[in-house]
Amino acid sequence: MDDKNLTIGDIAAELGVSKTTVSRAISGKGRIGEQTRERVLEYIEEHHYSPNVVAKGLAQNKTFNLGMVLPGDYNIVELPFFQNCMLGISRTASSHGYDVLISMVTADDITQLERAVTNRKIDGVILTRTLTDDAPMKYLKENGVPFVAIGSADDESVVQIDNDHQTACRELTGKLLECGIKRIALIGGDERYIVTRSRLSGFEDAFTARKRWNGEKQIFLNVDGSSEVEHIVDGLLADRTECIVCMDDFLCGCVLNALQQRRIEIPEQMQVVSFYDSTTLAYRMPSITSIRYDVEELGRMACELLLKILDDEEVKRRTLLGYEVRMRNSTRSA
Amino acid sequence: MDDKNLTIGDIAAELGVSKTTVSRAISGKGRIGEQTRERVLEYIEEHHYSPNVVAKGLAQNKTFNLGMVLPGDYNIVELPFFQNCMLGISRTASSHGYDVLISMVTADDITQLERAVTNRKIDGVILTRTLTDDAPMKYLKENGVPFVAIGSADDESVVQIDNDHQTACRELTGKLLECGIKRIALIGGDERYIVTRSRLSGFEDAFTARKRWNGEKQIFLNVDGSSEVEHIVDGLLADRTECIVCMDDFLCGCVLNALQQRRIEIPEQMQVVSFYDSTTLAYRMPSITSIRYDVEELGRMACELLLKILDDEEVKRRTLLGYEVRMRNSTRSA
DNA sequence: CTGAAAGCGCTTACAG
DNA sequence: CTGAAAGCGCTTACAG
Repeated sequence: MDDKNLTIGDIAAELGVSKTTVSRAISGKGRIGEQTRERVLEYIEEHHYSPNVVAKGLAQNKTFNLGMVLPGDYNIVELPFFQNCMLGISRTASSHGYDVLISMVTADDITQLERAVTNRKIDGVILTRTLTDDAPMKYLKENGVPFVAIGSADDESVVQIDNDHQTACRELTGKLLECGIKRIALIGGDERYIVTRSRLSGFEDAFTARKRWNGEKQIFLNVDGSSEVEHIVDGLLADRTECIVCMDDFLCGCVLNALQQRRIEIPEQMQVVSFYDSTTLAYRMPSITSIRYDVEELGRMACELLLKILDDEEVKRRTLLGYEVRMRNSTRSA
Repeated sequence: MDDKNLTIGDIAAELGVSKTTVSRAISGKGRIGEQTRERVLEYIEEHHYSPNVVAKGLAQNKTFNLGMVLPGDYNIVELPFFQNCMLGISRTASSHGYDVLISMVTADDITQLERAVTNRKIDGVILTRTLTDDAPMKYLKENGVPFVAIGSADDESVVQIDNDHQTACRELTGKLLECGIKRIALIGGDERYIVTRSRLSGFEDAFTARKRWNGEKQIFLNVDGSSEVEHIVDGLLADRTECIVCMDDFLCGCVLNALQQRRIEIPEQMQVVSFYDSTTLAYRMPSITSIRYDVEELGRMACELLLKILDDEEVKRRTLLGYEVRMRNSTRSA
C-alpha cells in the first residue's frame, strides 16, 4: 500500500528514464518506443501506481470534476427524480474518469454553485431542472462555464435535454378525453418550473386537437401542500369532475389521500393520473395511470452531452427524450 | 470578469512585493506588516481575486473535497433520508470551504469510491449507512482514509454518529404495549443494515422490560417489496394482530396500501406505526404515528466530525443523536 | 517583516 | 524515440 504515493518521478528514477517518458507512456501522447512504453506500463501495473489527478489537472487546467446542481429546498429535494438522475450522471461521469461534485441551490441562494466555480473545482455543470428566470443558468452563462440543462429553456443558446413533457401530457390527456371524459382537472406545482408549463401546454393541446370536445376543464397551478389540495378536491367533487391529472407524484399522493378520506372510489367516482411513476406511488391501490420517464437515462445522456462539450465536440442544442404512458387501474380503460 | 484568472504572481508583480508576501496576506500565516497585508487584501477585494484551490491543495496535499458515499441500489437511493443527509453535509462542508463529491456504491461494487480515493480526489469520507461486513468501511480502513460513519458499527475504532434507533424503537414499542396491545408485529428490511438490527433490539427490549406482558409478537425481517408485505398482512389479519410496527416509510406505505385495499380501518381494526416521518407518508390519512429524526442535523454533525478529524482534533468515537416520538391517529391514544 | 528558491506531481513545447 | 527545462498556481522552510 506504500505504492500509494509513488510519483512519476519515482518511476522514472527506478527505470532510468525521464519523467517525460513515463508521462508519455501513461498518456499515450507523443512518440515513445514500444519497448520503453511496455517497461513503464509493466512497472506501473506491478506497483499499483495511479497518477495524481489533481496535479494532472493543474498542469492541464482541468479538474475532472463535474458539478451537479440540485435544488436545496426541503420537499423538492426529496423527489426521487433527482436521485435517479444522480445515479445516471454519477455512473457516466465515473466511467469517463470524472467525479461528481454537488451544489445545492435555492431560488435565492446559489452560493454553493458560485463557490464551486470561483474555486475552480469543476470543469462543467449539469443543471437538474430549469426555471423561468433561472439564476444558476444566468450565472453560468455570465461566467462562461460550460453546462447542460436537464429540462427545457427558451434560451436557444443553452444545451438542453428533456423528456417530451408536452407531448406526453397531450397524449395522456388525449387518451382520457377519448374515453369520453367531460369534466377534467389539472393540478400542478410551481409555475416557475418550465416543466409545469410544458405539461400545461400539452394538456391544452389535447383540447385544441379535439375541437368537438365540449366539456369543462379546470386548471390549478402553484398548488403547494396538502390542505390546498383538499380544498381543490372538495371543489372538484362538488363539480362532479371525473378525472384529476396530477403533475407530480407528490401532489398525486395528496389527491389520493384526500379522496380516500372522503371515501371516493377510484376510478368509479373519480379517475386520477400522475407523472413520474416513482416509488412514492408504487404499490398504491388501485395502481395509478402514469407517465413513465427513464430518469437514469436522462442523467446519463446529460452527462455525456457535457463531456462532449468539454471535449469541444459539437452537440445538439436540444435533445428530446421519450416517455411511456402506462394505463392502469386508476382510470377506466379505453 | 477577466479577474478570473488572476494569480498570486500577478498580484505580487502589480504590488511590487513577492508571491510569498501575497500568500501570507491571504492565509494569515507567517509574520507580515500590517500595511502590506492591507494593501494586498485591498487589491484582492477590488479585483475579485480568488485563489486556485486546486493549486493550493497540491501544495498542501489536500483537496478540500469530502467524499459522500451513497447506496446506488435502486429504490434505496430514493429514500428521502439520503437527500436530507446530503443537505446537511453539503451546507456544512460548504461553510468550511469544502465541497462534496459523491460516490454511489452497491453491496458488491465500490469502484466509484475506490476511484475517488486512488485518484486522491478527497480528503475524507462520510458513509451514509452501515452494514454488517461493510465493504466501503473495510476499504477505507485498509487504505487509511479518514472517515465517519452515519449509522452504528461494532468496530470501536470507527467514528460513528447515529440516531438512537434502539432506544427510539423501545420507547415507541413500550408506548404501544402500555396501551394494552397484546398482539404486535414488526416488519423490517434488510438485516444486513445495522439500523435494522438496532430497531429489532429496541423492539425486544420493550418486552423484556415488561415481564408481565403476555401477548404475542411476530417478527418479519428482510421484507422486500409489496407482494411480500401483502402476504404478511393477510397472515396478521387472520391472527387478529392489533398493531404493525414498520421499520421504514416505504414498508409502511406498502402496509397501508394492503390494509386499505382490504378495507381495514386504521386504527380501529389495525394500528400502524413507522419510522422517519418522511414526506413519503406525509398527508396520509390517518396521520401515521412515527419516530422523527432530524436527518439534516445528522448530516451536519457527521460533516463537522469529519472536518475535526481532518484537523487532527480529537473526536468522540460515538455520537448518539435523539429522536422524537410522534403519536398520531394511526394508533389509539394512550 | 520580507523574499528567493524549492517543491507539490504532473504536462508539454522545444531541442536533440 | 528521448530528455532537460519551464510551467500550472500555490505553500513553506530557510535566510536575511
